[in-house]
Formats: sequence, C-alpha cells, structure tokens
Amino acid sequence: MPSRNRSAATAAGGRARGRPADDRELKPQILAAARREFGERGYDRATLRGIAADVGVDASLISHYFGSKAQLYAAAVEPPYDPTLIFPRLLAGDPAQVGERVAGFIVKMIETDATRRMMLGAVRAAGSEPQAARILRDTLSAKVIGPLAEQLNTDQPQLRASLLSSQLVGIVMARYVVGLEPLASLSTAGLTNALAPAIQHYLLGDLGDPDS
Amino acid sequence: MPSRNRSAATAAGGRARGRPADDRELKPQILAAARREFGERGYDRATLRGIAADVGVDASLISHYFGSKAQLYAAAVEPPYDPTLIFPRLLAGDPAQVGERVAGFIVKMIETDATRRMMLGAVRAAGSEPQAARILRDTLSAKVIGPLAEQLNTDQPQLRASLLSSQLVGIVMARYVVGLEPLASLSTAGLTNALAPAIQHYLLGDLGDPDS
DNA sequence: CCACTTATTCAACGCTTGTTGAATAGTAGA
DNA sequence: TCTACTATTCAACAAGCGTTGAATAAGTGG
Repeated sequence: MPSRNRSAATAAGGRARGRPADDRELKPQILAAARREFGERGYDRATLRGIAADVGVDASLISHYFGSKAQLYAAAVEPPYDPTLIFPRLLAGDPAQVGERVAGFIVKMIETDATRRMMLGAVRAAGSEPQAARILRDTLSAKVIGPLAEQLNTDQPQLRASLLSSQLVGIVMARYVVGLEPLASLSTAGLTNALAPAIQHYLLGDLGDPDS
Repeated sequence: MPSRNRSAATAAGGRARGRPADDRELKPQILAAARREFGERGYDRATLRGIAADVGVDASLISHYFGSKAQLYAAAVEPPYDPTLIFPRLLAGDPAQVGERVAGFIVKMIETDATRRMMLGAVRAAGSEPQAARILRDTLSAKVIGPLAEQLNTDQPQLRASLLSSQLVGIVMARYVVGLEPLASLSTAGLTNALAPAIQHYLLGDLGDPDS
C-alpha cells in the first residue's frame, strides 16, 4: 500500500503529513470503476482515461496510485470472500445434494453485481492479456481449486475442482459475455437446477480412467 | 468477394485481367496466420502488421483484401464442418452413450490444431470485442445449438444445447487460455471420460423446473 | 505498343493509448 | 511563516494502431 487516506491515518492516530486525500474516497471509487470497465469492456478496451472519467479525476492519478494499468487490474480482481470458510459449509451435509448446494452458491455469486463484474473482468482480461490469464489461474488455484480439493474426500480432487472451475468460467462467458440464448435469460433457480447434476458429477461422480 | 485469384478464374475459363496473384496463395496464408494470431493473442492484441509479417507481405494488403480487421476476423472464424451432418450421427445409437460420443467429438475437435485455433480466436475475441461476441453467439446458435436441438427429442432442447455450449467454451478457456491444472494437462481420453456424464446430463438428463 | 486491370508495396495520416514530469493546491508540523 | 509532504491536475511524449491513397510491378486483351 503506497499511501493511506486521511480517515485511516487520523483514526489510527498516525501523523498525516501532506495534503489530505479528497473527501470522496477516490481510491475505492477508482477500484469500483475499474471493475465496471474491465467487466464491461475487457482489459484492452478498458482505458485509464475512461475509468478516470467515470470517477471524475485525471487519468494520471490512477498511474500515480496504482503504478500501472496491470497493477490496477490486479488490485481490482481480488475475490471478496474467504473460500476456506465457505467450502466446508457447502460440502457438509447430505452428499447427494452437494451439487445442488454448490450450484446455488455459484449462481448466487455470479448474479451478485460486484462479484459478477469482478469475474467478468477476470475472464475477459484473461482472453487478451497473458498476465491476466496467469492471475486468473493463480486466483482460481489458490481460492477455489485448492480449498475445494482439500475438502473433497474423493479420488482426483484437484481435477474435480478444475472441471468445476471450467464450467464456472463457461457459464460466465456464455451467459454474460456471449449472451447465448436461452441460457442467458434463464432464471436463477432454473440455472441452478440445470447445473446441479453436472456439478454433482464433477465433484463426486465417477470420472473414469484419467489415463488412456 | 472483391476479387478472385488466377487459378479460380482460369479454371472457370473466365477472363483473368490484370496482374496475376502471387504463386504463394496469399489469401489462404493470410487467413491461416490470422487464425493463429487471433487464437494466440486475442482480437485486440492481434495486429494486421503482425499477421502480415507472418506471411511476409505488407499490412495494407490485408486491408485491401478483406476491407477491415473486423471483416478479416469474421472471415477467419468460419467453422470448418457441417453440423447438420455430424449431429444426427452422434445422437443415433444407444441413448445411454450419447454423452460419451458427443464428449469424444468435442474433445477431438478442440485438440485438432486448426479447429482449436479458430475456437480460441473466437472465444478470446468475444471477451474484448462486442461484435466478435455477436459473431460467436450467432455462429454457436446457427451451427451448434440449432442443429443439435433439432435432433434432440427432449424437453427444452435449446437450453440443453446452450448448456453444452457453455461447457465447451469453459473447457476451451480453462484448458487453453487460462491453463488451469490439472485439467490443462489431462489426456484426451481422460478429458472425454470426465466430461461424458455431465454432457449426458445436459443432453438427456432431468433439468428440473426451468421457472422458479 | 497501348490501354486497362489487378497485385503489391510504400509512406504517411490521424487517432488513441499508457506513462511521465512539471506545476499547482492544500494541509501538518517546526 | 516556512518547510515538507501529499494530492491532484495539466501538458506532452513516444509508441502502436488501422486505414488510406499514391506509386510501382506485372500481367491480359486489343
């Protein structure tokens, strides 16, 4: 963190030298606008000038705060939940309904504005910027595949978790980026119901021989 | 079509006026290079200059032939198979093994160099260029969802076909764009086996109530 | 040989981009 | 008040982009 804003500094009692930050909480606003722009336009088409205009500041302020466009992107796509807390809850209980519960969680997540924007940004950017693909890979590995596999008492837990991730990415692409009908217009519950058995298979079903 | 090359004109007996095309079959070469570049770098990062350099010609020649970058892209992502022929064959036979057969076809397709490149280009471009997303949507609708749904004797055939498409897109993203392990390193047969039951569900399983 | 047409290249334009460095504003401590 | 420091803006740069129009090459039909 290169700096702290006034409220944090004064609240902490630390000395606040220099001109105090704007009352408008610019950094969170910039991050929100970045998520919006990255989510809507993808990495390359999202411009610092556009993000800055959304907030009403100069583009160079973003470079000043975050260093570069790539670092702004990295800061914008931090997942907002703790996977080590959520997965054990989802996997406890009747194993026959694990697919249902996980599907419900996933669908609810991608239908929440903030989360969907973040995932859209991540998926879109991964398509054009190799470094963003790496970030998405690392994030999914650390925040989804790893914690999920750790809770799975099955063979090939990592493969199962990555299959689930692939379906997650595919749904985001098909439903929000490509707008594939009738999937794009399907209701929350309808989507959950349709996905549940497939997810159940990925998590607990028979995957067959992984070799040959 | 703004022009025809010599072989076509001479073969058809039509008059071939003007300087004859290079012996090198430049237009197919440009299309191949375009698929490669779009597939590897995505729409925005693929440059006309780069594609031209791959072939060894000037960038303006591409504009001359295809009109614009967007039109070059559209020309580069035409699917190379006839879906109205392939789907009936896949869906005939034992219904219990439909998932297996379709999974095998899909996996074979995305592991064929030319086809994979084309799909990678389509998926990557869709993330950043709205017009490319529309092209991908229309192509999937016309060449996959429509013909497939037509052959499905079930409820909600279009939804089933679009769910399948979402998993297809997700696999392409996860395996080739993001490089999600261990899915990315999985063998052809292993991937087919793992996907088959999920695809079986999407095509013939119980999707639940689509509303509420 | 002369028009005519097409293929291909060359050079340049206009635009947008991310980034940088200097300049101005505003506050806290000495 | 002066200094130090930070926030913010302004102006400009260098690079890369797609596209365009003129120029050159290379043939065909008369």
